[in-house]
Amino acid sequence: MEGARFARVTLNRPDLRFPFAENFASRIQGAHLTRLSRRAKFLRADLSSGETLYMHLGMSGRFIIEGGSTKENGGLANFAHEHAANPKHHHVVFEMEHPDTGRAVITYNDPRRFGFMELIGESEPYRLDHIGPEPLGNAFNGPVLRAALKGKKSKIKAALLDQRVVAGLGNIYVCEALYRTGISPRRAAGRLKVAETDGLAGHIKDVLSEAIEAGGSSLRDFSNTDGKLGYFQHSFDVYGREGEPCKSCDAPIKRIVQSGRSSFFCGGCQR
DNA sequence: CCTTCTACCTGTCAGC
DNA sequence: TGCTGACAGGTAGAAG
Repeated sequence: MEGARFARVTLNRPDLRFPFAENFASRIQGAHLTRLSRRAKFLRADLSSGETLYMHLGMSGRFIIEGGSTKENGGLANFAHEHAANPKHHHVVFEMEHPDTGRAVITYNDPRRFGFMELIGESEPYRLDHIGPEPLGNAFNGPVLRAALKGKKSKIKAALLDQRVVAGLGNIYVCEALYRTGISPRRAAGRLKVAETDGLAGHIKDVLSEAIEAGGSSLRDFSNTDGKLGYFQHSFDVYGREGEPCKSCDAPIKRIVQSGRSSFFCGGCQR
């Protein structure tokens, strides 16, 4: 999409998780996408109009890409989708025009509509302004995590889901990282030892890296842009494994509810 | 400010 | 077989 022009933007409904901004389509139409990047779980598209388009996939959002073929990408125009998207959930259509790769149609499909798109002006504040460091970057490590958790009375499970502590961690990967570090999700966040915050930071990086390498985690109807399913879900040690024996100590994996979310953990290994 | 709780939505699946 | 209800997730905003 970088370098391409939004030839046409079509909205098939007035809202996703939130209502679309006023004149959403016409404000994007005609602009060029100058840079596409990511922060936390948000996709960020800088537009030549000066505005920034933020896109979040929520739970079940996906982009379907048609066209945009080049010799370099082997003419990847249309994929054999492993998991076809139901057209009734095609909510936004971007018709793109690129000087090198030609026309492409990017369709946003989202059955549960937990995703959203927002248009933000150049110097307008945005909700990402105060979130924590990217977990895979150099700005995130044991000491940084320790400082962010200092004095926190909330449980470590809730703290790691708090995007101000570290960006982009969700329920699954928090469960897995805590298991690998041997820390109970019920521990007070501010009371972890230095070795524990160091270990936790490292395991967070490991879990995320491995999950990305595996193409992500697919639960039920989830898939990525080329319709392929990720397969990291087969590597979960604790998530979704209530009652199964811990692979390390054989104790049954437990499930409790914290902040309205399931926490899976081993009562034997995680203290 | 900090922390906790609930709403939002629909496909899937367990249980009747 | 067909139906009902619980459940899953990320984020915002209300409530405490």
